[in-house]
Amino acid sequence: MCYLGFDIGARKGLGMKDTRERLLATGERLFRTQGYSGTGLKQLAQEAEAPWSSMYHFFPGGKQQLGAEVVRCAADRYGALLAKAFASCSDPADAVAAIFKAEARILSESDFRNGCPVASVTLDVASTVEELRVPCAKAFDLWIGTIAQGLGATGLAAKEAKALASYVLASLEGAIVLSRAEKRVAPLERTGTFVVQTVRTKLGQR
Amino acid sequence: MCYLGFDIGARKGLGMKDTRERLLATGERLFRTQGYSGTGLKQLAQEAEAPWSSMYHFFPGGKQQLGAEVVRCAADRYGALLAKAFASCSDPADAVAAIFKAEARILSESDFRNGCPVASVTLDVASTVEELRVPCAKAFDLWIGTIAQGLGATGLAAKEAKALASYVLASLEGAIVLSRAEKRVAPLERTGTFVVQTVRTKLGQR
DNA sequence: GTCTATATCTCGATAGAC
DNA sequence: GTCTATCGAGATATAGAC
Repeated sequence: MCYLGFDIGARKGLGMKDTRERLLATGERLFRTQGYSGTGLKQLAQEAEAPWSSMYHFFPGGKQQLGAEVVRCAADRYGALLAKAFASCSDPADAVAAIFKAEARILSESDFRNGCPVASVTLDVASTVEELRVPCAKAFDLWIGTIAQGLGATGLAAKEAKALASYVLASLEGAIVLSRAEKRVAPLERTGTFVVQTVRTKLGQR
Repeated sequence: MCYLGFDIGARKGLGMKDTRERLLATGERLFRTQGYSGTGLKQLAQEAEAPWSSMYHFFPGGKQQLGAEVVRCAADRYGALLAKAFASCSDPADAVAAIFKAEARILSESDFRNGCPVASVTLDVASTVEELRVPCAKAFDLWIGTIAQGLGATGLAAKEAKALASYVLASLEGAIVLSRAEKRVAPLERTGTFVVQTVRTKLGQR
């Protein structure tokens, strides 16, 4: 079983390089905990230990630009972690199991605060702000592609792999929501069990 | 294949009985579209065609009380619809398929605005407001129980049925998030296909 | 129960000195 | 790049007449 260090950069900022990065990291952390609309820019700047003026210096497009950047950064970072999970497991189904397990760990260790920042932004503003919806869609698409690549490594057809990956990600995202509401990892664990079974079956059929 | 009229009460208010109900229905609609934190009470009262004073008359506990009531109402209504889906299908797997199909219809017909109000509230405030987190957890639990009952009707053990139901709901919720971000029903359809397969397999094993 | 009015706060965003 | 100060709007919540 492979371990997945899923939480890099989500902890409170210590020794981060520049102000801009601290703002982005703090934005991600706050979006995960209290959503996009629930996060104020003044609170964000304060917790990032950044001067208020740096907010509009680095993000002249305001909250929407910062939000879009946060989503893009999160997409890249988690995408890399997903790829790493598949790279360090010979069996793709083991990687999927590891991803669910790592997510359960992230939630329990953060008292169920650290959800998915992209899901939070999606539910708050995907219907009203196209500038933010598109990065969210791209983030999910990137993750689906990464998972699909990991699943397809064993010979699954590209189209099937993508459909399966879409299902894996959807189930993971939904299980995170349920686990956060219940403050228990049970939904994540149960969902993971079924999803892993599905993946094993599909890969076994190839 | 059975049809599921999933959208009752989510449309704009026409001829609703009293002011309190209009406030709750409008709250549900706005939470689905723009989240809990993204919804202002003045906007809510205005769109409900309710006097501003009725807000704190009916909900002296303020936004949190209204939010909790919205979640409870949504829990009951959707719970009843889920039960109806299973009641009108002889095969539980067909009911699960119908639920995914109905949800896809709700999303496409609302231009992907009408997500799940409970998920929206969960991501915005479950980590910070216990008064709202608990109703969200209860809502999910009610739905899981309803689905489990529908699945268990054919003889599946209660514990297994609940685990399977938890997985079905998580996958559904996550697929809604992905579909809203992409503004396409594909994630919902793909996820539904795999989930229905899993349900068929599990029920076939009993 | 509803009305108008308002208190207080915080929101996102900007200005101008340095 | 950072500072202080502030804008106007909208947030939640209250007050008191009717």
